[in-house]
Amino acid sequence: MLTFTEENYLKALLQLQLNEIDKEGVGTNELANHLTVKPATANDMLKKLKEKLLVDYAKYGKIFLTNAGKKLAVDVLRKHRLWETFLYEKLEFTWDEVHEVAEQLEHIQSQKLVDKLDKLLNFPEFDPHGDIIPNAKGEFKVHFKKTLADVIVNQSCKMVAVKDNSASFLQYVVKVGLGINNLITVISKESFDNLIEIQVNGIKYNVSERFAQNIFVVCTNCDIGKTCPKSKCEIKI
Amino acid sequence: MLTFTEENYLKALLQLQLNEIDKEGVGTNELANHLTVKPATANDMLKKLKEKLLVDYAKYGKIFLTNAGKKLAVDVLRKHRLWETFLYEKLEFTWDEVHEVAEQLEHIQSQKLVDKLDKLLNFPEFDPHGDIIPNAKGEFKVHFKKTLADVIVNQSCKMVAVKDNSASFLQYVVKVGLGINNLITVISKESFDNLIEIQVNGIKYNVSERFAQNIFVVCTNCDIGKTCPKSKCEIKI
DNA sequence: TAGTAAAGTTAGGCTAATCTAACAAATTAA
DNA sequence: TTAATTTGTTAGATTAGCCTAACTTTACTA
Repeated sequence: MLTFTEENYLKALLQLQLNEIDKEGVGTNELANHLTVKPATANDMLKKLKEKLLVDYAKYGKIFLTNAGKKLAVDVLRKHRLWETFLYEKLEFTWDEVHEVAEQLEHIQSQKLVDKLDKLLNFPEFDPHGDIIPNAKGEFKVHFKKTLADVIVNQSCKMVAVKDNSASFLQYVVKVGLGINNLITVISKESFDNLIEIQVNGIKYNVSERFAQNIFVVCTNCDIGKTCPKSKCEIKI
Repeated sequence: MLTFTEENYLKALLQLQLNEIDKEGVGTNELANHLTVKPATANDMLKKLKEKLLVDYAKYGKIFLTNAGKKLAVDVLRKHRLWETFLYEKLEFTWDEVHEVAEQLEHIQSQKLVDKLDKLLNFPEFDPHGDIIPNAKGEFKVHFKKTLADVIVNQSCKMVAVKDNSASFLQYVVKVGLGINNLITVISKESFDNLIEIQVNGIKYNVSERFAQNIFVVCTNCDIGKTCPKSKCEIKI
């Protein structure tokens, strides 16, 4: 049985791992930063998790989840996203409110609870932020992590998820008029200040590059080498 | 903000307080026993809670919740019972399964979550064990804690709750054929071995005194001094 | 009422998770 | 290729929650 904290470390490692396509691996500082603890603290925990065979790494080297660690991490992620969906679908929470509470709920230990929740929600595939929910076996597709910032001019794409789940960012997204499944066309990019002009539902907006980097999209007519430089917009893991 | 452990101590104090009619007050050993920790541990925590003005007691004296402590304890109890009701009503849990999971869920911090859960359940008055759920203001009636063991021969009563919420006891209750709201008549009491003969739905059973002490009842035609020695079967606090 | 038993307290120690400060290794840049 | 910067590690301290063992106070009872 893991502590809440151990679960959080495993989940963080999984998320960092998933968020980097060109993953050379996750480092101690990066992990510490993600969890808002000091590197020394993360280091202590990593030792413990290595001892328990949930992560593996060489001294001064990159950190990887073992299969056992990944399994546990995926389970926490599944619970997190199921709870988010529950709060959104059944309890009238808005998409910027669900994350904080799900951070707590994800640690509840009860297989029956998770199964029944899944059933109550009719086995949802995506959470309110557009992130995929691993199924009961822990399987899930990963979207190729292309962001709005990567889309080339004149190309259209569909917004599928957000990278930053913080309430403040999500509220900003709503304010700009964006939402999951919106069709976005990139009209132009301004090299002077990196502003990106987009069109959504016939209305044009200018968004910053930083903003665009936090919007995940799948491009229309996905084509490796043309619209997508590295791989197709959806891959299975 | 309280830790889970602090919340558990406060809740335990409230429950012990409520479970004793002739309450001379709760002691350290009793509290420790209830929480399955050692008296020394409970003592440490009591010091901390006194420091925080949530409990009050004199050295070697009985322990009492302050108003602030009671408010917090009632809130935990409310959440516990709302979650039990949710699991029972919405997620197909049986009454012997809900307690364990609610022990975890009761510590989730989110006022909105509690309010919405209450609404989803249509503001229930009682949990699956027949215990009253404090309302949003923290108000609740307390049943006079009369048990089946207190009921005199030939008197009828209605089962309203159980004292012991453990899965094993609850399964036994079901096996005997009893449930919340059943009408029970005490047929006879055997002084030799303290067995109590009861009749439920026309069927007679013999139950032990220890069993009967864990079944809360309200007597029919409640009458102080006759059917109820100390007070009426319902009091408001 | 004195002596024993029960209840409550104190002292000292352990583990988990965190920190700061100092140090070591690896990477980057001059 | 050396120096500077970044990244990672170690040592030592702190807090919460628990323990055992020893002690004190209160309550019971013979």
